[in-house]
Amino acid sequence: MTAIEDPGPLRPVTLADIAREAGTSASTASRALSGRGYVSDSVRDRLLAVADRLGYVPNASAQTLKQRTSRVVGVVVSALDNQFYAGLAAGVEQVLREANYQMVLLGDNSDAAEELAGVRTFVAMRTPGVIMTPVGAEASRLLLSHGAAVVEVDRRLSSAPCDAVVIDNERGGREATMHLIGLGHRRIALLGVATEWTTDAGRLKGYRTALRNARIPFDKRLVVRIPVRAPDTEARIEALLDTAAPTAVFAANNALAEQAWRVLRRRGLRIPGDVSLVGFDDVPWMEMVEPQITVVDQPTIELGRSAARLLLRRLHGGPSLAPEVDVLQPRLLVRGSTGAPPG
Amino acid sequence: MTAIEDPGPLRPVTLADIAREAGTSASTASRALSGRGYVSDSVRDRLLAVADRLGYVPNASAQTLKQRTSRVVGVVVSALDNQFYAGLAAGVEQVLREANYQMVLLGDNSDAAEELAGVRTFVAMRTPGVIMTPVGAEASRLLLSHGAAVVEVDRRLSSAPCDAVVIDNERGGREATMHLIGLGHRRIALLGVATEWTTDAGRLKGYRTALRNARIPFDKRLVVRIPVRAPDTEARIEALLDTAAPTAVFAANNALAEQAWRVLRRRGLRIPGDVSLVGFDDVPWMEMVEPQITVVDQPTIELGRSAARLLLRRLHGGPSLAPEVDVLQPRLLVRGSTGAPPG
DNA sequence: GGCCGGTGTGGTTACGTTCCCACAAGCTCG
DNA sequence: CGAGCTTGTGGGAACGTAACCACACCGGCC
Repeated sequence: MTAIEDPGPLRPVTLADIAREAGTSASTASRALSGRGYVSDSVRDRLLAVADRLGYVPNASAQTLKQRTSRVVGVVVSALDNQFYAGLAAGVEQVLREANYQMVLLGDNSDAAEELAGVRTFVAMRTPGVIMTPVGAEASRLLLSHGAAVVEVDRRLSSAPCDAVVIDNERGGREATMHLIGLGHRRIALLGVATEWTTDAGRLKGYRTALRNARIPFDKRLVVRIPVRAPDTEARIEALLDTAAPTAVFAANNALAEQAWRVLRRRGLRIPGDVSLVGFDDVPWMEMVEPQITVVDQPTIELGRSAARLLLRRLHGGPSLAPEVDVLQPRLLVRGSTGAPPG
Repeated sequence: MTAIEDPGPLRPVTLADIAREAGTSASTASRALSGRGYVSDSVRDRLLAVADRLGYVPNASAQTLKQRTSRVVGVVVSALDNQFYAGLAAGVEQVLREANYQMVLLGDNSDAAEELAGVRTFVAMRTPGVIMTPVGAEASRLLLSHGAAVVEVDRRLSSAPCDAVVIDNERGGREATMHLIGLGHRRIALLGVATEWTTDAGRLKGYRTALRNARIPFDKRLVVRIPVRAPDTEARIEALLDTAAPTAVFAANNALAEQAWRVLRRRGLRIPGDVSLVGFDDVPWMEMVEPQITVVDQPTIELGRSAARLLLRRLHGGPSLAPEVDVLQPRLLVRGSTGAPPG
């Protein structure tokens, strides 16, 4: 063994390097840099200086391995490119950052298999908790069985009890429908998603409640539920217009509202002259188009922030805490896309 | 020591558990489950069955610690909620997923300090590579000095040579400006970002080239460069309209195009009757508003995909590979927001 | 018949960190 | 004046995995 060593940046600098350079033991270096345990001020300063000089960055894997938990939380949303989920993730990140946690963001394209694969890597990472917009039941089961905390956001799905933050979808659906009824509509179409998600179920329920209160019979031909990412979404909307002749369309999410808007425009139908349109979840284009779109606005960012807060509370409180479900309130923004029915 | 052990799911199952249960050594179990090295078929099957039954998930921290590298790559973009960056991230994820890599996504709000903090945790994770839309020079320096591969995407910044994928901003800027000149405009405003980013520099350069070719003198009052996330962006655009009286506005990114559009509309200015508008980077609202917005379209998803491919190539090829810079071509989409100048 | 190469397995070590324990000095206080 | 505390430090054992090495067996081949 010669004294020749590779001086290059290839070998990362470790705690042992710092300790040797500062003339202490690795234990002391660890205490100084992690801030846990006794270290005299002079020794601490010396160690910090050396660490800074050598550009020391702790090895997160070693830390996680030793501490059996990490400071990254997983976030899995349905679609990275949907404004709603983007806003949700942004809210989560804000709160997590303040609490000095890291966010790992994953998209699952609303596919249960992709979701499960993503969640599996979170388990592999020994992530202490995961925030998700659930699509399949298996994912949260897997997480829970491995001792990870789960917060469901936007929709609820888990059979096991866990924290969640949702909005009052039923109220949102009811208010949107009542608004249309108040304008004189009786043939109101509902455009929803063909899933078991609580979001759509709630909005549909609100829709039915509003109809019942107004003594308007429920017509199932007016309700179209379209599978996520269906290639023929627009054709289905066309078919709805052809067969059910609604005077108003209530689109239960921002993507469907956009598709409906495009179909209406392509057909040359006037909004709201021929057909009124109400969306759910306000996104920028809705107040840029003419007329502006009446919409049930939901507190997207706050949804993410609440979810993150719930997770942090759980991480500190442990599994004995009773599950908490926060319900946030949506708000109907009446704009120009809704008016009296034709005739 | 009694025989009583905690049977709960709290203690995660390890390779040693699998080995014990299957009656082999940990070495053999490792080989069977990782697929590297000799294992007889019968033993492998037995181990896989046991692993499946016990719900074994490998500890990623232990793996990265041992292997000194991980299969997650870091991605840091300026703004999670901007469609452009979202699309970019989506492209990156597509390619990474196929190659069985994991993406960790981070937003830095175009803030050099936040970027550096994020990058530091990537270093801590021993991430083999990072894809970023750079905002400060320190971040890539830190990564490179720790042996991580860096791919810059959308803009170039690093002083050190590294892989990058950008679009031909100069050409995009030139074509947009030429289009306006061809319609008869001579007072063309440029709305850009007050940074040293190559994106804006390129677009500005293309703008000037087009003017020079057309023998139109450059008027610096027509060029406004607004700091990222400036609270008074709209006021600055108003000021531009007041003092420079342009007949056309070329907004160098989608956010500025949106702001410009809002200001023009609020002022009651007709597009393109009073002022023409060209954007850079096509986003959905641009073809939903009336008139639709003429725009320099860039291959956003492909930008992300290329960046991911470049990173994978680098991870396999090592540091001796010559840096590669891919340049993708933008495309001018002429729509309704541009027309002849008034008068 | 000894040697070699392929096949299959287990023991051991190291990755970088944290944390428990031991220990030592300098106090105070009964 | 020694027991018990506080302050400070170092030794060493984990955490769970992968890789290196040793070894053992079996066939064929010179």
